[in-house]
Amino acid sequence: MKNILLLEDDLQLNDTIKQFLEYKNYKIYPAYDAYEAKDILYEQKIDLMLLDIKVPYQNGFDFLTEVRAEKNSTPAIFITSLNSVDDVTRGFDIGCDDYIRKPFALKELLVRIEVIFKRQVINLQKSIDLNNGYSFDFEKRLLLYNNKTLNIRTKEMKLLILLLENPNKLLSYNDIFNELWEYDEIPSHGSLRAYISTIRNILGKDKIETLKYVGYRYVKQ
Amino acid sequence: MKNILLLEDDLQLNDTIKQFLEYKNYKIYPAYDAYEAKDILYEQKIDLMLLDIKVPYQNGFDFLTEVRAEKNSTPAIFITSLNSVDDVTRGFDIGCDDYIRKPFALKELLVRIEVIFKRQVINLQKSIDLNNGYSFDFEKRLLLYNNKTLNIRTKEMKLLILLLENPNKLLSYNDIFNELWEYDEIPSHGSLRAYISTIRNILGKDKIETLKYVGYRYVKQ
DNA sequence: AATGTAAATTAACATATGATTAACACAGAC
DNA sequence: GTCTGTGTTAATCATATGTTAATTTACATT
Repeated sequence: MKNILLLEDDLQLNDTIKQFLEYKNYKIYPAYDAYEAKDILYEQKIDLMLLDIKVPYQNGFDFLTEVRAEKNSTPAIFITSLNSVDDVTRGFDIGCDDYIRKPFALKELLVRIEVIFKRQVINLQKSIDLNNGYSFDFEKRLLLYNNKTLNIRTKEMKLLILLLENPNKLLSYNDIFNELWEYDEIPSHGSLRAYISTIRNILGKDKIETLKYVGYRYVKQ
Repeated sequence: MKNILLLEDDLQLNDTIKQFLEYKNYKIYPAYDAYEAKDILYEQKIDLMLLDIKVPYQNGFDFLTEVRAEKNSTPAIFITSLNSVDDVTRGFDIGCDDYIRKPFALKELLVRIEVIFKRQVINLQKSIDLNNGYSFDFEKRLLLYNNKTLNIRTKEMKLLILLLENPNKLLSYNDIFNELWEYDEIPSHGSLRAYISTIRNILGKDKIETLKYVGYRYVKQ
């Protein structure tokens, strides 16, 4: 569950947004002035800030400026009735991630929040843990051993991916041939045996089951 | 210089945006219908798409849907007079990066474009230290040796930047070809090998890892 | 058009790599 | 026991890649 700091001094609007987003399964920390907001930011693990600009003690621009100066890069959205282009510019210059003008539809706010969270997910690397210190990063095509990259050959890589993507599924020799060898290449059963041997050394012997005459199966759990 | 595809069938508006952004040092490829846009997208290295929705042959939503289906993740901004919240939602669902309502201020468009480009620059540092007295200034695109600028050829420069901007990431031959050679040039594998050789002499031999049959990887740390 | 120049490419050769094969081991079926 | 399918490892060898120099190309200058 994501934690959202909501800085908005209008009690009514603050509550409306809070209820709506809580209904959408976010945890909302409401603040009604800049000091409160700063306290919350220090005390809670905040994933996103929704910031009004005209709030007591310190305006939202200065607030975010300070936060960013402290190397805090938590995503921020300004929600404000200041809607001159210069205000928008200033907002983005300070380092906000989006700028929404009042009045706005709650659903649009939700959409823009979700976009920001989705964006972050994309930047996270997708890698899966294998046993004994090995892990495999699909995106980078890297095999890691205790966080050190390991070289792995193309066909072995393809076979490893094929196996990992089909856990507990029987892969016939033909399935594997079609995946590893191009249409104009001649598949080699001997090579396959050699590759399986190599990969068993990575995944562990018992992780790949042999089905005589038929193929192999990657056994998960 | 960033290349921007502009899909907008209103001739007047298309030209206004084009002139404004060209003044701001972007290269604009104008399209007046979905087919033109698709042609440009295939032929040019596009860094950002500005998409109107109501355009001839195919609407902007369907256009982006198709582009995304082809695993093209070039950032996109919808610029449109469709401004119901559902339209905004649909836009973000398809995978746009921002959604601007008409009428809009050109400066705000610029700000939102710049935010997207800034977001992409993972490497915020302006210059990085390489080993043995070399350093590279991203902003000025200069290679320095003991603080003296060094001459480096354009394609080698592009390759160096590509590598430095994608640390530990596998860059396929095709990735590199697309970056170094224009659409109407024929990439040369031999040249690439020569460039890699040159850059290895700068970065150090072991900084660029070869993945046979696949591509190269700049190894950081 | 002739010349100069820098960059890009090609060429030629050296080196390294990885797909395959070969050789042998082992296990189970008969 | 033999036969057959598979496992394992090392050796082979074609080919991908590395390197440097030579050549071509592109383009500015005279």
